[in-house]
Amino acid sequence: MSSHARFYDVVRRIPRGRVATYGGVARAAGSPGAARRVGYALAALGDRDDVPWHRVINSKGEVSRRSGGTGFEHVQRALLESEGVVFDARGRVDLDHYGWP
DNA sequence: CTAGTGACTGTTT
DNA sequence: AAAACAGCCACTA
Repeated sequence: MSSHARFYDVVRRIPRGRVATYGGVARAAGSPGAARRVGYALAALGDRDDVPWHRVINSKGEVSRRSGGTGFEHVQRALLESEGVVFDARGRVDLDHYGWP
């Protein structure tokens, strides 16, 4: 089993309508400070529907940008709004309210 | 083995 | 407030 599976498992536990930070996922997976590996793991994930990768955002409460500039942030924002997450005028999420402990 | 890179974070300008 | 810097570690060439 790859260490990535551990991160995927944590992301799967994020309840619908909530979001988690990369650092938070890394910490919950038992590897604090491994935020970069979480991002790498999700990037390597590809098209899997069983992992709600759109619920994982950065510490600023904003959606991170992928290499290649694919305009992916708009898609992720739409997916989160579809689950009841509200973005503010700056395109950010209130982690104090929607952040998953 | 070394070097470069990245869905990040926290501190300092 | 936003931008720049440094630290971090797995993966690829």
